[in-house]
Amino acid sequence: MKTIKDVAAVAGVSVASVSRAMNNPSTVSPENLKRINAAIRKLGYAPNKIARSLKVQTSKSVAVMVPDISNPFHLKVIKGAESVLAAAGYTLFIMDTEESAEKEARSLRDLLDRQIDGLVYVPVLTNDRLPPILSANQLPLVFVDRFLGTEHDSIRGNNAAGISMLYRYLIAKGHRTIALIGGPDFSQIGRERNEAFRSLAFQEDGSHAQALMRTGDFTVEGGYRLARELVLSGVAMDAVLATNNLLGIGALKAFRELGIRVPINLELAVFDEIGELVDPPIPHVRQQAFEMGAQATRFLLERIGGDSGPARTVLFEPLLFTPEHYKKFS
Amino acid sequence: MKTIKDVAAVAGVSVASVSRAMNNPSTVSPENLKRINAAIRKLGYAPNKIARSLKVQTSKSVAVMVPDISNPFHLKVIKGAESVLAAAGYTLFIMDTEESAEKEARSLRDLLDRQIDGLVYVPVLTNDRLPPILSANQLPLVFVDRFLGTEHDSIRGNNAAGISMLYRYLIAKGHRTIALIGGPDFSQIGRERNEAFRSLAFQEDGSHAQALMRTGDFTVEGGYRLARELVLSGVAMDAVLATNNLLGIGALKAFRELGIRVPINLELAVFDEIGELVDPPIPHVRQQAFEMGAQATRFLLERIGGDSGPARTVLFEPLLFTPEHYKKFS
DNA sequence: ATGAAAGCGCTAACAG
DNA sequence: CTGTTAGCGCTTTCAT
Repeated sequence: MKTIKDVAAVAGVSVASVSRAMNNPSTVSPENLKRINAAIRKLGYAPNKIARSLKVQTSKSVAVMVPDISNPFHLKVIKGAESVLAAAGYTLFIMDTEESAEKEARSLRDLLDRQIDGLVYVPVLTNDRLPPILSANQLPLVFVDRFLGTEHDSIRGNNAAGISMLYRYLIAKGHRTIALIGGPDFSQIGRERNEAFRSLAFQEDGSHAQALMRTGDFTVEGGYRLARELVLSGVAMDAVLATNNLLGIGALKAFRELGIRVPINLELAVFDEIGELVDPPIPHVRQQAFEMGAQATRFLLERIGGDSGPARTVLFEPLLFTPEHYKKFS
Repeated sequence: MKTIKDVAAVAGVSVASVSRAMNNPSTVSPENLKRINAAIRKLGYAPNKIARSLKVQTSKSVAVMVPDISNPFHLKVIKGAESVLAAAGYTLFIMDTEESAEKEARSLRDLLDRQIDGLVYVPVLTNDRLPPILSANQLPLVFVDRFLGTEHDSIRGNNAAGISMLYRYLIAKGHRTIALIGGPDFSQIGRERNEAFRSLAFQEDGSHAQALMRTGDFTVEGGYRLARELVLSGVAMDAVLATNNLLGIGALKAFRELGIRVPINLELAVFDEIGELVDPPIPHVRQQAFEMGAQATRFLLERIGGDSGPARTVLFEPLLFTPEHYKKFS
């Protein structure tokens, strides 16, 4: 690896001049500039950004940290972040915490050491407050989807509205008894969605609501298990609402396995995308994940740029997709 | 952020002793060790790994670089890498090059600057040789899926075998005229798969083979376009073989749009997974992506550990999944 | 066993 | 406009 010294030697100038030539070309004489650039090209030199950032505390890079990279929602958040970063000349590091708080802490440490400038942050579900590493450092960050009640920008989805859209859709289709397969109440989004359902369902039919709610982890296995439980419990129902894509996938598997035809015998509606190739299509609400990632990143760049205004929250409305029109519904 | 100096001050020793206490505890007196550790805990100090690696040229971190993080194959390669790294105490940086050589070069530069110890590398499709940055540095790396003919370990899938499995499956089902929707011939894997098909098809029916082959980009759009072309060209065919998942997804979309029922009117078989929720299931071969990522990472750790034996290639056999048995087929 | 000091690659005063 | 130098946080001779 060539260093700035090599360039200086070849160009016959001091390292300072080389540094200036790169960061402040106007402050170096045309002749020297020429020779320095020639030397740079000749050696294939590129400055070591880390040595640089050890000094200047900025690195033109940000990270996006998500709990599960194989979840299409998080994937699109990442893609959204990429879309704005590419234009801004930043490098993006993608970290997959696999819903593990320890892994998250380790990754945060590594990112901080590596002088990243900011973080698009979807925290692990079990976090109830900002990880110590983060509170000990003033790293610019913006939350997506989940948030921890701190004074940071946050981009969120309108969970209650999404559940309501799905619920009203099912009711409009004539279903009376709607069951829920939900996520954990200890998590912000799990709770929001469960509660949205609860208030809707009680409104319709208070007596049955309790028996028709099953909650567990936001996982495919969880959805599978809860769906089985629901069916095998023998309760009457004509539709099921799953509050996230993984739960929905698990539920669909369970239904198929149990010989239940969706939507003939039972209708299934899902929060989040479940895959475009499912046939017949499953009614679902889709979060604007890409846009959420992009918006988060725009905010982040503003913060990195020095904006220290009050924390902002933006709420994205989910979009309803139904087999009938497959387009926005409001 | 606390530095080693802060610790030294609190403990009342020199920075050298603090450093030793962390890296070579036996060389520091028990009393001092105690006071230093107390200071570390008190301050919540953690050493800056980058400043460290600026010196020692190692960082306990590796990266996995893939051309498209939303492709399930690459996703599983990443997950496989994660599985072995977690145990080894390494941090993993995930880089998405989005099939762009420029983005790839930039990311490589950043990784190198940040002193990563090694790379699990799925190069961009258009690369025909090792990026200059990589040849200028002796970074340990191992290829997955694609490779560039250099002296590095590489983990590959048996492309010819996969195509053959699919082809033979279709023939066994009684199909006579099989069309191909393939990737670009300029890429290693695109070519391998196309050629495997070509030799099989010519064997069966030399005359029709040419008209029945369509190749383009490994993208959903490509698959969609080629499938349409194929259908609209009016050639007779009773089965289509798509040589990667994206092409398959695009083809499936096109067929559905054109009112062609799969597999009633036309059978579709796909190389790579296309999603487990497609109903009825599409026959496909599945690469052992997770295992490939894991194996690559094991090799990589060996190389990082100093193993300088000759380059190894391991070929993973794809597995055939059919609607009929949905299990391994050989 | 310990500390002073050099140096990893870079930038930013500060002199000249 | 240019070069010398200190220093970012850390490790590692080299003396003591």
